[in-house]
Amino acid sequence: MSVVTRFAPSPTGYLHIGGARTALYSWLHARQHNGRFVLRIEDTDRERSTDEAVQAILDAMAWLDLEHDGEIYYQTKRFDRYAEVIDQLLAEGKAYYCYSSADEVEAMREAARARGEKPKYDGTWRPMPGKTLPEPPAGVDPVIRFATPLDGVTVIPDLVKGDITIANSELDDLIIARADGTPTYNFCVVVDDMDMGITHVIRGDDHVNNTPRQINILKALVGDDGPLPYYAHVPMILGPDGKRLSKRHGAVGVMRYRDQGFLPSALLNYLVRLGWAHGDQEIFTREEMVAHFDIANVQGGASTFDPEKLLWVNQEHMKAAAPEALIGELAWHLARHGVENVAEDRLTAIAAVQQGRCKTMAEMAEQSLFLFRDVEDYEPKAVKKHIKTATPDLLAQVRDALAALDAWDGEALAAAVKGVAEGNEVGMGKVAQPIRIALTGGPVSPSIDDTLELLGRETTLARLDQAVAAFRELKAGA
RNA sequence: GCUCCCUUCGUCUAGCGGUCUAGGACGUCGCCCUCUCACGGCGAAAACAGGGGUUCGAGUCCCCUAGGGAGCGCCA
Repeated sequence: MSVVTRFAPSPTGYLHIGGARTALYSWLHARQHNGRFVLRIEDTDRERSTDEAVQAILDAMAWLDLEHDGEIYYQTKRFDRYAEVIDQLLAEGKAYYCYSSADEVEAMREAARARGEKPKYDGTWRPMPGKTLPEPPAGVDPVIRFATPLDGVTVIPDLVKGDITIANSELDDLIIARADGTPTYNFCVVVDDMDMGITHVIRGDDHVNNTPRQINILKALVGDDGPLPYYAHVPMILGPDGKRLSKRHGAVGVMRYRDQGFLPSALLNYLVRLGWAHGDQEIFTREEMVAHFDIANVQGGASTFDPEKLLWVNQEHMKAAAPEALIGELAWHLARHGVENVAEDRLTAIAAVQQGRCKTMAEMAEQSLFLFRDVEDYEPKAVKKHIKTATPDLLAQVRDALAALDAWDGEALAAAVKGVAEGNEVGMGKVAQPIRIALTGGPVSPSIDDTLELLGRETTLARLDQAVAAFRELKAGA
């Protein structure tokens, strides 16, 4: 049977890191088995679902390049189907109307709790052989409950945790349709997974306790011997303080990681290693993930999100990337600083010299801004440290040596600067740092020859002239 | 409270009964390289939660305890 997995977010906010990981695992599992990966929007909660959230999730999936197959399903468009299945269950006596009010049910739960049991609905309205049901109260819209098997056990075939067995007596008759007639989550999921032919349900392990209920509903639909999907309940991701990462607790949307300059491939790489390993390998390309990932090898326990390691993984991806592969993100980050319409070959050249010296794409953009902006002032700290009395003269010499060059290429530029340093019997540091300050306004830039080459002859000479004048004035005044 | 799940260095993990005086990576701390920032190289500290079994032999299997997590909705 060919593999079908799904990612089923509820559109109540952005896609966060935990959601991204289950999406990734589902996507990987489908891809490595030449199966299908379907996307389903679980929007039955009309109160909390928004179109903006749907779009935010779609945007994040697109940025991560976790492509789904076929149309996107929306549960709100399937209400007819749910109604049909509910009618079937009702007709077969596998579901029933319940007229207990929410308050009454709450009282039952309290009573159960008081007895030291798990809070449950007590089955007042459940038809039983030989039992006489109460008279339905007037003016009450009933909910519909699923008649859960009273005894026996339900076994969850779970790929990450192994078989999980739960006694049916732990379960109560859950509501599958609300008083207003709309179906509920645990029911819709079952119908959808069945209709869509899902073979592997990969989701967060906050769902394990729901699974036996879902399996019982499924069995009511397909029979006890009917096909059951495999489940894979992947553990939660914890924040740095060891607490579960949640929206109100440190979890941020995936797109925030883009803002911070992470590459999608790096984020995915970090996520795939969080809870799973392939020997000692740390860095994976997409292809390698697809080739080696194994849902059955996912760790059973929760793991802690480590921003430091993410940074390192990102750096490794930046270093390993072809410069051309980085220009999309580079352009995006530059644009955030108002630098737009940069030619592709220019971006490529910048990426090539910067990719090995930055941890993030945001940093790369920032460190490259000097190429697009005039130097208006010089960092006081840097000036104090590196601009000495002899500096203006040295810079003037550099300027002349560079101006005399026929070819503006790295080798010649390096030689010219080195020549000035040697001619004056000073270390490279005495020359290179002032050049940096002159050209960028600060003490940090790529190697001097790369910096000069990227900046180009005209701009370099102009900035050198500007700096010589400025520093002479500074030293004269001091 | 009840049910289920989890537990190897600070963190992510390797380990699938003997090759473990427990390996790798991030981070940390030294040293080296160096025109800045990075990179890189070398080295160090750092873990099998505790207790019982099973076995010739346990990080690896079983049980208990402790700790952590999740669920117990007319939310998903």
